[in-house]
Amino acid sequence: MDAFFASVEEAATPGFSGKPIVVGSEIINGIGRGVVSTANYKAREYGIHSAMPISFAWRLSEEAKKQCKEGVIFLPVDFELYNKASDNILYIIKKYSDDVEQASIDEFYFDLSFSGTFKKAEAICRKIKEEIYKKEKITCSVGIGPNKLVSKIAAGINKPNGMLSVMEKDVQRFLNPLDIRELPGIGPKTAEIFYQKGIRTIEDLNKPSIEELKEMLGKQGEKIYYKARGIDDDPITEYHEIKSIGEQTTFNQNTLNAVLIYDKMKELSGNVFKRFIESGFSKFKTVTITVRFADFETKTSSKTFKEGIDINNEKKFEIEILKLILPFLDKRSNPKSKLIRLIGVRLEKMVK
DNA sequence: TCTGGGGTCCTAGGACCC
DNA sequence: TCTGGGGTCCTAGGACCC
Repeated sequence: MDAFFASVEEAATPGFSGKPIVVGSEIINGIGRGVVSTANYKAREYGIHSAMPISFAWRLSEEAKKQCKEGVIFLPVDFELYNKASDNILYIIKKYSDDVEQASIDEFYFDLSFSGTFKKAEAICRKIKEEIYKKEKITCSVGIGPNKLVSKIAAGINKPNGMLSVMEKDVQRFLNPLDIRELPGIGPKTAEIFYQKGIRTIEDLNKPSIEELKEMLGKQGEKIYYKARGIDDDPITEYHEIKSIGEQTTFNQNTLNAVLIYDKMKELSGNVFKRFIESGFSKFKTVTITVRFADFETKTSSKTFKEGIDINNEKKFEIEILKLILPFLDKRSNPKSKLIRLIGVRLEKMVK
């Protein structure tokens, strides 16, 4: 979907149509500690984009107002609303393909090989786009390719409201001129390593041997070798078993107040435990807490229980979590008494 | 500018076992 | 005296994705 959260908001409220919209963390009078989740295309004209600190987005909006441009509408994230839209879209796609994978709240892979040709697949995708627009009033971008990797990259090319088909024989020609950042799995760190070596495009990325890439980046290097050639045999998987459940929160103000931290920890663990019970698993073995300090240094601490913790043992879970946080509140793990910015709780190694 | 929250996957060192 | 090889599990940290 294009600018999904913002598009759903725009569709849900008549007065929002055509206005610059930013969905993200809470911000009041320019004060807020989070980031932008999604900016619609109108807001992007102001220089606002995803992952930008929301306070900066606010400042950009103020600047724009001084130049007599329209003020930006700031909205909190409303997952319930977006999940509903997401479900509706999944339902529409399922009418056209039996093999649909929901990759995230706003991304879907589906198999159209039954259609026989790319032309026919395109026709189906046009219908899907129309139906989504008709029912949800939002646009999406579609990529059609010989595998998930190529289709995903193709979908990103003509955003928003785009559609691009890349046939097997054209894959390398399509990929070659693209920046290496277009390859899923190459983030800022990996890209910088390649840029330093003068590797900027996927064509450049085709030059090193698999051994050289493996030497540089281990297993990831091997994966990149194949991705740079458009090779991908990842199947469309309808159902993914969840592997962990967690929750984290950033304090409005950095703190070392033990009572405040304890209470928040209990709240997080209560929420996480509830979701664990709802998940249908019967036990989990590992508990992890996260502590982020004011300087952004982030530590984790975890403990694994041979016998696991079951659904009747919420108290044990809470106590183990409090035990894990304890060292961070005194000089043992926090010798400089650095203030804490964020805490988090996660459980993993779940058993049916 | 000042950096969310939900996740997945990988790596590396150390403990431990045979 | 100076030490194997293979495997698994635990812990901590980091990159990445949406």
